[in-house]
Amino acid sequence: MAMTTLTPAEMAERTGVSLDTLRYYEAEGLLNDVARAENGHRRYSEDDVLWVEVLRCLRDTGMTIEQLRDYCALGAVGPSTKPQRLEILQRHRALVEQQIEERRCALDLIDHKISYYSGEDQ
Amino acid sequence: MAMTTLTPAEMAERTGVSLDTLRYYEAEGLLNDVARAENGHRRYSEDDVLWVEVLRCLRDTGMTIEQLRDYCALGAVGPSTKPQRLEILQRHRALVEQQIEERRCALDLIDHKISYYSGEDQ
DNA sequence: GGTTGACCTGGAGCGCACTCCAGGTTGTTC
DNA sequence: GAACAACCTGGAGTGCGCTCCAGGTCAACC
Repeated sequence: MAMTTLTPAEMAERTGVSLDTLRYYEAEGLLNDVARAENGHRRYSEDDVLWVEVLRCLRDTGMTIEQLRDYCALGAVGPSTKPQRLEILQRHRALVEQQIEERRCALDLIDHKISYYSGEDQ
Repeated sequence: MAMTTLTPAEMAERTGVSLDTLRYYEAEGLLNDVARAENGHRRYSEDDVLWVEVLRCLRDTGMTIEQLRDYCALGAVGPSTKPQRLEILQRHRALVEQQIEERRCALDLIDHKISYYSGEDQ
């Protein structure tokens, strides 16, 4: 069990999240128990990579840092909070579906304007 | 030709955009040639309503104020800028499609986590 | 004619999510 | 052993899109 770890620079490279943002997430409680080398430098695990990818997915679809913090805090408590976490995810899911629908409407409007621009003269 | 106009308060009500934001959009060049009553108060037209709805649609799908300003500025120049405006819309269209795709991926991930939370014990 | 309410202007302030910076430590390289 | 690179911490700064505020005008109502 070689248990590879990543340096901060490697982690940033892998996840596409900047060093500053990784530290910021940790400070905000979104990324807990990050290992340290003897010299105090962070050492990220593959699990950390996966988790940051989840964080980014939720962030990119509009979940706020505060909501993510709540979600993480529940995870830290233990399995007893599964129902609450499930509910957060279900609510967020509904939100994402709403976003898709909103964007579908936007596409209609944009297409309408595009056809106007394409059609008239020339 | 009764040509109804809306007071700022009515406009805010109709569009769901706050008074402050309407003024802000105007100051930023997103909403031009708003009529004024004799006392200097704004009077919005039905066209203004439609245009603000377009602005909101583009804003809500991630177009920045700066890009909207550019788009409006082209419109103000005249019909000669139609190709540029078309291109802006086409680029934005691609972006919105990308957002939809991104959100579809997010749904997959969320569903995956939801089924994990739903499945294990209880 | 005093008060109220809707509006005006210019400019300051705010919340969010980062992003940058100063000053310091540690480990390696010439 | 000097220089450099990678990292550390705490805290300040930034950009965006609003949002709020102070001080003022104007018309209508009691």
